[in-house]
Amino acid sequence: MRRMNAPEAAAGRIVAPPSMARLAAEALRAMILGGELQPGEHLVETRLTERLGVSRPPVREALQSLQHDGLVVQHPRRGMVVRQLTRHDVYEIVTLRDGLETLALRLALPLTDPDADLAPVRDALADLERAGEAGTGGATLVELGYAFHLAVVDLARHERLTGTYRSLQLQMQLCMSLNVASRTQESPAGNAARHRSLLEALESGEVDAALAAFAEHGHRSFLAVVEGLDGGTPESDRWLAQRRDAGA
Amino acid sequence: MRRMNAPEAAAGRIVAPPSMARLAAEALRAMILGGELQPGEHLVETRLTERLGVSRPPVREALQSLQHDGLVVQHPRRGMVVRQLTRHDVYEIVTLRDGLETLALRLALPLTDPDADLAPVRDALADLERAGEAGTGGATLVELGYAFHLAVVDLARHERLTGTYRSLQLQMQLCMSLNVASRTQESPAGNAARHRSLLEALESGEVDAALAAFAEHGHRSFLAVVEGLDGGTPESDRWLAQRRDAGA
DNA sequence: CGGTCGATTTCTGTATACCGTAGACCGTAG
DNA sequence: CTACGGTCTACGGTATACAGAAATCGACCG
Repeated sequence: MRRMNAPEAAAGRIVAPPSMARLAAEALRAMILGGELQPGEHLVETRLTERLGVSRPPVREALQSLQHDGLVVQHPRRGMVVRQLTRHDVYEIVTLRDGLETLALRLALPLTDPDADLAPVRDALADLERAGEAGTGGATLVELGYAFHLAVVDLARHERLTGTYRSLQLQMQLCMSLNVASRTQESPAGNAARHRSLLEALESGEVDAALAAFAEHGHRSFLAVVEGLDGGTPESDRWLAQRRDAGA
Repeated sequence: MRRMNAPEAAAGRIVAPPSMARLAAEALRAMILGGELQPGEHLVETRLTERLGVSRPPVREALQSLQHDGLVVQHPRRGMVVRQLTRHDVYEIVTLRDGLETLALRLALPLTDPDADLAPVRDALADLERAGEAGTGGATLVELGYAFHLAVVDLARHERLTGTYRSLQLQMQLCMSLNVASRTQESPAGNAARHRSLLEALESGEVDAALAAFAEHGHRSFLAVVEGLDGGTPESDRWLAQRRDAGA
């Protein structure tokens, strides 16, 4: 008996029953990334309860999920606090992001079926360009950029890698949300062009060229954000100095 | 001195208030890694409740923690199940492990103060050699090997990287626990010698040599485990074939 | 005799209630 | 005026209780 065993059927789920905990987690993530809940703010469970309209257990579960994503930190007997990123945190996020992206490309390239594999990447780029032309808000443009990179990482078909990368992207959004100076004010067209060149590097089939293109792309930005933060460590400061020299 | 975030410093906590959820998570992890709970087994919350002597909320929290560590998977309305690793899972674990270890070394090297930085690594190696001479059980030897590698990764002072690496090690233990064929039956002395050579590579100060040594070390083993598993994917099979060729 | 439909049982998901602890505030004493 | 101690409040941790959904088993029908 038992041919259709339990473990599968997760992928092709027809209907997704919206669990309260997941909805609460989604709402809280939006609140944090949207700046409604500011870094360092104490997250009192009962307050969130009446704010979200659900009871404490789902709220607690959602908070655990956010802790896993690195958006909040727990103080053992004192509750959850929205994460305050230090300079060292940004160092960790950026270095790990670069490392994971490089690893993903190394595993994914050469693509077995470039045309089919790259379809999601092309779609993400199309969204990005469309939003740029339509003059959509900067925040959305940033998110679409994240989606593009996520599609690239997903080329490796590596769930653990993709999951960790997604979590890092959330933390990068947290980083952006607090720092208005991060409005790089790059033109949408230039942003799209840079991403298009990445796609072209992937389409070329040249592994080393693609790796170099993504490495170069990843090394951009974030310096302005880091400058405004405390909490440096020897490691992060050394790295920051290197980056500053390279960028100059 | 302070490299952790200001408010916590969980390491030097004088009194450690043992939360029931954490104790339950620890107990469940031990049960799973010890084979008491087998892969594919349904984890009924009420059963665990009476088995662990705590109520459901802590149990649920512990299960979430284990889900985060990748030891159990959740089926939306059907509860938690001990993870059944597929061949593709092992592919993911090993590739990500290698990638993270390499990244950690790249970030850590060259060491700023080799003598002080390497102290934890030396301690871990000493434990390993002592256990080998004392003829301690193979499982302990494996765990001490993990501790050695964790100490190496921690050289990078990269909490996110270390955390992800630790999670992967748990999944590797899960992999080992089910597969008795993984008793490589390497002599304890040989095991210790291989790790000692890694330490020496770190002490040499030669960055490239250290990277090469760890890469070589990481490429060992796990082939036997993979062979006995289903669930291959094009990516994992391609990778496995490469590894098999390289090892031959 | 096999398949399908329905009822029962069990388990997850959610809500409410209680307890212990930690932080804050105030009072008093030096 | 400052510092220390006690109490008080409020929040997190934990337990119990309830509702809805899914799986299983049995019965009925084809």
